[in-house]
Amino acid sequence: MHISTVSRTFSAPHLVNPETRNRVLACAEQLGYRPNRAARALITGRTYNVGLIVADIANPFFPPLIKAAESQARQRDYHIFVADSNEDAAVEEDLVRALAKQVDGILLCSPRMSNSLIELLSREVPLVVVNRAIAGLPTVVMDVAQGARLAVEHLAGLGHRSIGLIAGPRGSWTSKEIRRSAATATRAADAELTVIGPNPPNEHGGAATAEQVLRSGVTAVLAYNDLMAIGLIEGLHALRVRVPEDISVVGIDDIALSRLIHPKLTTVATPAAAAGRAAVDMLLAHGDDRRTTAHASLQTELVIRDSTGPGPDPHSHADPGYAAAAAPDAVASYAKE
Amino acid sequence: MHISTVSRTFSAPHLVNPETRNRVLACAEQLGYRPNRAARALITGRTYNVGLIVADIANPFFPPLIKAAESQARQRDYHIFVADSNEDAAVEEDLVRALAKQVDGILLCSPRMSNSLIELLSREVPLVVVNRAIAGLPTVVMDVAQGARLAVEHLAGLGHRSIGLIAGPRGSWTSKEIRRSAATATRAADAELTVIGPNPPNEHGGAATAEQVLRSGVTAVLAYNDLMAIGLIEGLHALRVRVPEDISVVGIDDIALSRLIHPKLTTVATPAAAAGRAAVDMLLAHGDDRRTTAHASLQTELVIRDSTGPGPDPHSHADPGYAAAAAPDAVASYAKE
DNA sequence: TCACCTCCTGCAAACGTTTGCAGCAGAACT
DNA sequence: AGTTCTGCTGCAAACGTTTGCAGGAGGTGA
Repeated sequence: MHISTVSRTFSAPHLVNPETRNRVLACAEQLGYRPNRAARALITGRTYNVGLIVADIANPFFPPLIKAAESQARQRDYHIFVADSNEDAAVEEDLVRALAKQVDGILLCSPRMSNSLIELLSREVPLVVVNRAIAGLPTVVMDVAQGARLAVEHLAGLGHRSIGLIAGPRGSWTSKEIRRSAATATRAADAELTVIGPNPPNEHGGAATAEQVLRSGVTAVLAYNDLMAIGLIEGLHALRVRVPEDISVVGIDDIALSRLIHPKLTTVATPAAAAGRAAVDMLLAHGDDRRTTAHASLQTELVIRDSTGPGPDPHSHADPGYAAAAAPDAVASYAKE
Repeated sequence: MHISTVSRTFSAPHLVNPETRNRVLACAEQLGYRPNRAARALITGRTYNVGLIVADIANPFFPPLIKAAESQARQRDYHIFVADSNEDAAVEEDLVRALAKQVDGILLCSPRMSNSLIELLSREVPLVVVNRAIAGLPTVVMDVAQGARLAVEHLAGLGHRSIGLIAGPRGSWTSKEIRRSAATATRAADAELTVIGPNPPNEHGGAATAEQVLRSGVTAVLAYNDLMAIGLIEGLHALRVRVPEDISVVGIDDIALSRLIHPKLTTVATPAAAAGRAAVDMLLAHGDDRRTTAHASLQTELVIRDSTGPGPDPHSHADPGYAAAAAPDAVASYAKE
């Protein structure tokens, strides 16, 4: 029984006599033999692994995306290696390079690198970019522009005329996109937009803007993501500002957490799981013909909960009176359920 | 210039003449050459990768552990591959096997497999087990027994005599440990323990137990983790039960979220980041002498916040009166800050 | 009987590195 | 001058697979 027969038993079973095959399998079972994927990869060039690089694994936006990608990959006998870039472009580049030869392709989620660097890297290893539009590469994006527009229209409809935007981190395409769309939408609604940022895209980043938001005089805020929106609400609470009575807050992402806090967060739902699946499909689809570039843009949707309320009464110009705020605000939102 | 010289330039630079080395590096730079880690691994047997398998990447307990492990590994030029077992023992086994030959070792976090299977797998690839004590293997555990004891003593000190325990998933060592310790501590405090479970270890699992908790008549509850505690609080709210006025709730883990909800969660802080670092150290320490078995047990700590309050008045045997609950409870906790 | 075909198996090269060994040049010692 | 040592480089085997090619056994049709 030659090694090549063993090899074929595992990689091309139809080429070997059923009887021989069984003997091989029995033997393998007994010896605990399993083909060495690294050695296989060396000659075939296919590792059956895909890399998945995210900016921050602690951001609850990513886990559903990761899980969806994982299960999609598993169906095709692929495994996913997740890595966390810590919101750092340099680490990101290092990770891509390290992963390059051990995977068949990489899913780059919310990259912080420059477009040109990404294009450069894409010549070393197949890349699918998530949450960023780049012309020459396969990409999966959420239609956050639509989401931001819906959010602004919702706020304008409630009577808000001065709206704040808590921007995300500097390198983020999504943040730019939201800003662009929110600016257009506010103008159309005859309202005014105040941009605050850039900020780190987590609850601390959100909380840190509370004072600035208050000073700016806006009556409603759209945040780059839910985590920042939640942080902001915390920060505002600490300043004795009520949400949504004094200021309305809208997030983006619809993470699980946004339903667990009070007031429950009004937010733009982004289909993270669908994005994970789409990205894997895109990467594995054109197995060999590299230079295919697909683009997917996924629908977003406004989920109205309890963190948004009517804007200021247009007839009264009274002091909002934060100091006097002692009403049992949270109870109000419990009562709503 | 021979390939072996190139090889040495990268893997043992001191063996090659500085001048030659520079020529090689210049050439490599120009050609965009990078050593193929898979091929290197084939012959050296070292991949400079480590695997990290978690039960559920969406559980906020894990990300800090993962991030700590990642940064610790990066310092030693290792990369971490994260995989999610979906709380499924079979997937877990499959992942270990798939990873086995592509990594130098695996960190098994909160495994759901049986001890015997884990021992079996540890003969194929170096394993460090986190959140489970197994005699023959290197392990990192949190001292949840101590944490559970502190929690029960805290509740007993507040006057609670009937305490509930929301158990975790079936295969979990931590859950057994908490149960054991809580039972001892309640007995010592002359109180009574009601165990509810097993349950899925997420917010839905917690919320699903709300009715059962209420029926059981306990006045305080210790949950297997924060996510379940938070879910339970939600579930109780929906039933018009106030926390902590009617029922006190304690979680375990101290995830970031536990500070963002109202009432802020009293919980047992487990040092997840330290565990991640310790596990990586343990795996990489005895690089070659396999059969070393270290055991680390990390201190836990009770963090008292707003979800626990005094037990029922021992003199009155009145109906707790859930229906009448309309007090501005959350405001009380805002005021505390 | 011969030619041909199908099914299966063995052979050997190849993938991209690492590494023990040997060899060579020059320096340093005796 | 002879010996030994040091510093560097080349050679070739090895890691564990895959795969094109060749060949043998047995069947089928002429």
